[in-house]
Amino acid sequence: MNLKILAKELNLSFSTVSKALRDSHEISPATKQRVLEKAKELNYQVNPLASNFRKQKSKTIAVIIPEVVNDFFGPVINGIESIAQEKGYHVLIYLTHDSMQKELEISKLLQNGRVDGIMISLASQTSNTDHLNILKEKEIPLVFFDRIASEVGTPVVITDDYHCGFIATEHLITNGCKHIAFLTISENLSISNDRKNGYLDALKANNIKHDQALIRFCNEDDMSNKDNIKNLFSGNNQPDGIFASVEKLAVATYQICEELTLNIPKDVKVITFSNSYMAALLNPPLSTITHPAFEMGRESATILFKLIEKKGLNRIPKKTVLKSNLIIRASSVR
Amino acid sequence: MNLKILAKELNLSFSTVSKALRDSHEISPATKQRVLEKAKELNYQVNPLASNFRKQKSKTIAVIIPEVVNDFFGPVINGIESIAQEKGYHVLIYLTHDSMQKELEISKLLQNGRVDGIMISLASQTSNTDHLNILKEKEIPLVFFDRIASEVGTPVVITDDYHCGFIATEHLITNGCKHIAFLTISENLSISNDRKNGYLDALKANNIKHDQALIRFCNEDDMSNKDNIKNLFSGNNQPDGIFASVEKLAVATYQICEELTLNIPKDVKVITFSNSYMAALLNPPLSTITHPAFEMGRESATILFKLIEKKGLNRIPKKTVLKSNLIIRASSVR
DNA sequence: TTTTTTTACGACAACGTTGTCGTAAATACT
DNA sequence: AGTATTTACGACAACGTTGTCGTAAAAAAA
Repeated sequence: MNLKILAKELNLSFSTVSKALRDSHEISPATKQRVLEKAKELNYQVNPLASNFRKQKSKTIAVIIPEVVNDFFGPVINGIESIAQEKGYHVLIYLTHDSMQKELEISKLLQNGRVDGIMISLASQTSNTDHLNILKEKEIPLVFFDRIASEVGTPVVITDDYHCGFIATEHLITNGCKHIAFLTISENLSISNDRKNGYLDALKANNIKHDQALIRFCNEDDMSNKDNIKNLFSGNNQPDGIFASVEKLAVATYQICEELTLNIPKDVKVITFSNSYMAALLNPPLSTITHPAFEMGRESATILFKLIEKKGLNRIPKKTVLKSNLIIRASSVR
Repeated sequence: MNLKILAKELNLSFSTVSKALRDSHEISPATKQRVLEKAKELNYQVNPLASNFRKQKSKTIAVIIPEVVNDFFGPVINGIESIAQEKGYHVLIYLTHDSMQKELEISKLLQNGRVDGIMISLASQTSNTDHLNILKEKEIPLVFFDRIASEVGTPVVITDDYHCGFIATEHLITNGCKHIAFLTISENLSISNDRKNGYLDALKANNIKHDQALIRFCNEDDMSNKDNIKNLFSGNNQPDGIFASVEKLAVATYQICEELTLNIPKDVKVITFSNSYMAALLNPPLSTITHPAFEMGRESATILFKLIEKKGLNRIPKKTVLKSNLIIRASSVR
């Protein structure tokens, strides 16, 4: 089943049929209808592979993210997919597992017209952006969200991580914390650094001198992270507040406190970045900074499609900042 | 940059270059190397759109799922993607949001060679499988996982939902429950029915006559679900055990119990299907039946690729059953 | 040496669509 | 009525790749 067969059935040239199907003004309403009816009758559908090839457009976007097992990236994909579906686009998913090597390989796959645009949230290990610059040079529409590389110069969509880091820290201070630890995951990531700077500036603003020993870099390994956190409480500057930059580190903190029979929030107050709706049900309920994940997906996808369709290019903001919510629960109040 | 340009640079015909790049036996090792070097030098990559079109293969699979904001489908995608990446395939994601209409539209999009294979977990609203039969008739490799339609006759990968329903119910009975409510989400879904049947048979096996009023069908609306659950406790057959077939209903139960100052597990015991790693941290820790989600993704993807590559077709099981884990925590023991 | 086979490459026709261009016929304008 | 324009369609050449077939030259077999 293809255009030629359909055309033969209709006694029309296949170029006429092709135009009729795409509602070209060159074709009379009468023949359009004839063609449409016959197409429906014979269940004709254009061959997307042929069409994509001919037009050198794939009607597909790629989403590159570190992981999908996560209450943040899930809703983001949801938001992206909702826009893509509206626009009639398809969504490819690629996972980097926070590896720069994987991110590199994936970027290479996408250099050659396989997708019409790319959305990416960087791997925590990504320390340089050559592979992304190549994509930019090839003029493939590219949008960063959350974990961005602003050097590349394509639009970015983020939350106000610095501000959140600041107010979360200040919240702990207001609730009596004097020794606040900061748990983070990467030295490369934009979000980690912004959050850390917010934390540091909040300390400074409240005349608390920061202790480098209270800043802990964690990794993928749950066990070593727990050791790292446990180690905090055996130092000579024991924290009375913990600010985790990702949820899993707050969970690890809960487990360590259980182990060390430290009471949250009496002995240690805890606050974290998290998008889990279950945070409210923890024991004690966990204070969170929660991102507008779905909106972030929709917003960045919307920008990507503007780039793809080259519409209103001059009105695309280089940087879009969405507001996160500080949700105070029992884990961080005295 | 394309084959012709590359061929001209090498003073070879473009068909020779094409073959050399694909390591054809028709080409001498010497020219192969020449071609490969030049290709690298000029950074030539095949145009995937042209190649896909010519071969009528997309090197892409589609994953159709109800949602992605979920601790189950996340790891499943992870598993799928890990196999796809090994095989050099790309992964398209489509969300149905549990709507049959959406599922139908998506199926239609995939009827025409856009993908080489499809993995699907049905929408809860899906009540007939015509759209899936069409895919089967078009001989598009198709694998069902978790929420299956066995009528279609393509391979399915599931967990032992009936058995899990049975043992979870029996566990509650063993812990003293006599009035066990079952919270479910759909009358269409294979998993819901299997779980319910396990529940019913466990009651029967323990000489507890089942009360239809204790079986509640819930939906997407959180508020009405809560009302539904709250209503359970105002009936004349108040439950002392709640078996939720999805996590969100267990969470709603927790919230209702808080509201009604019912103690879990003293007044009501709760167990649920859930893949959240945070279940252990709830107040009280929540007993769960946890699926091997990642493995399910890998297993069903592996089967799909056997169908795609037509390898060992006779050794593909029609039905693969993975084992889930019953994890007993404080919420369900006396 | 002659004949057959193999090796290594080139020519070329697809794959199904889209878009440009050409052109009769129909309509509109002097 | 004669000319200009519009309408409605067909012919055809791409798009870049892959795979089939044809064929000189080289190697092997006779």
